[in-house]
Amino acid sequence: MSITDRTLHFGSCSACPIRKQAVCAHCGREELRQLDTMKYYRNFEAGQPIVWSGDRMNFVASIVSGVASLTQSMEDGRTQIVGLLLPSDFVGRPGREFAEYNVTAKTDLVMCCFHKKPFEEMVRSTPAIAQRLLEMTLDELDAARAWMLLLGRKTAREKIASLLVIIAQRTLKLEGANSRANLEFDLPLTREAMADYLGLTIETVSRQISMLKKANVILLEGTRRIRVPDFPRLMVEAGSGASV
Amino acid sequence: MSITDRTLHFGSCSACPIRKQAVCAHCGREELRQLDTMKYYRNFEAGQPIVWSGDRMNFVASIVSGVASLTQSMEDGRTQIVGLLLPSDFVGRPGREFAEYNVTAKTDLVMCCFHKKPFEEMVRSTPAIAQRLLEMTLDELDAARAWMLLLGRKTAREKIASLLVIIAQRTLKLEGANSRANLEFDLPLTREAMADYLGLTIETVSRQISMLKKANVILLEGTRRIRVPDFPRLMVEAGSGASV
DNA sequence: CGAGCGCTTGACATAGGTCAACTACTGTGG
DNA sequence: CCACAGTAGTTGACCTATGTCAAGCGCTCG
Repeated sequence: MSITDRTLHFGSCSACPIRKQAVCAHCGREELRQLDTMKYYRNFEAGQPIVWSGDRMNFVASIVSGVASLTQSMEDGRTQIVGLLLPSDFVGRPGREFAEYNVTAKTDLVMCCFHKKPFEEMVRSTPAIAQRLLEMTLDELDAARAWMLLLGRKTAREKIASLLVIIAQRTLKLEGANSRANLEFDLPLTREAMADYLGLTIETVSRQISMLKKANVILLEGTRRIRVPDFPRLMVEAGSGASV
Repeated sequence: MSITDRTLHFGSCSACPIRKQAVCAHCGREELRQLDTMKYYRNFEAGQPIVWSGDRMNFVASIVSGVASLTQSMEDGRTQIVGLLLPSDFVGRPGREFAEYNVTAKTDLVMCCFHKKPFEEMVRSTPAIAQRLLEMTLDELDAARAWMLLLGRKTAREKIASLLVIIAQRTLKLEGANSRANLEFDLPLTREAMADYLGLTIETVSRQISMLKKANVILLEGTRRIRVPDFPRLMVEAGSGASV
């Protein structure tokens, strides 16, 4: 499928899958029309970098489909994923000229980008957008804080279980209120990405997944597909304190 | 000093020490007057709880002086400080009815509180406030993400050094651009609070401080007063990635 | 078929946690 | 003024969860 095809496919805001949750959620007809003049779509393949920390940013964007990560690194290479970007999440900070984080596509991805200058102008002049942006930022802050509890205080097993809970919940929400029992979903992350998100090594991630499997908390099909026979059990393993 | 005394002392916004950095930073005369009608001061002693997670919130506030912590806990008592609130920082989330975190005074503290309903109304109607709130929230999000790197990837020694760097920087900023060399400041946190902020135990905090002392990275007077003979050296020990 | 990647597993090392004793203060009551 | 109890912090001995290093498996791609 070419870029043009997708552009056509998603071109109309009224047909947009994230219309109700993205920055533009509260916008009316006229505001959407205005946003339309400054927007364009971009596609990325799994693994591609989207933004490098330090880049001059001339756009902000919403994730339309797929998963991206926000990462921060130290000079010696230790890296930490500081945010997972899922459909409807916002990329970029209005008012900031240079990117603070690396953004990487973890799966194939479609972004709805806005030229930064006119978008910033619109944030200033359109309360509906400013307010939505504030809401979304506050939600991200809550998510980041929940993650701080995980990073600082949870065991490796609890970390893995927490991640599975979160991915399960977000997958459910996207797919609509599916059957809760016998939940099944795909991990959008490699073991390495999981490790970088959870503050662990790849080996510990692998071992803990094996242990959860051995304990029948989860079932694996291949290496990425997860079945959860007893979701409350998984939540107990996560030790509570999850959210997002 | 009685509450009334302090109220009188801080009562006038024009004499307020955080006037230029708090939520009200961008407000004009008329807006300040409006804020004045919904505001009141509260004092807390070191150690006092300010808000319990789950409480119904009927105010939001700015920290005027002192230090408070935002904490999150698990059922079994493991706790993590997810935010340090310093003068000019904002407490509470507009649009949320119940508190999500425990807020505790770590030192004696003065807060400038606003009744929640009228404040929310004002956020809606006053772009200057809405915009400032967005800025502050984005800054907090950046700080939270920097902390995620610390929690997930730094060693105990780096964590301690990072905390010292941050406290030093914020103290400097409050006191004005003081002499950089031979920096000296008080820790506003107990060893336990440091442990809860850094995702460590009290013992590890104590040991690492002793080691930094032994390595002449810091000098101690008593248990709380720190002297830093070589600030760049301390920053190297922190392993970079700090901010706030 | 071989190379490369994502993942798993094992053997071993170690940073940081746990448990316990001890010091140094600080405030309280006799 | 002393005895005492209660905090905050330090230090030691030991333990364990997680990291490190290394080998190997099972794909997919060329």
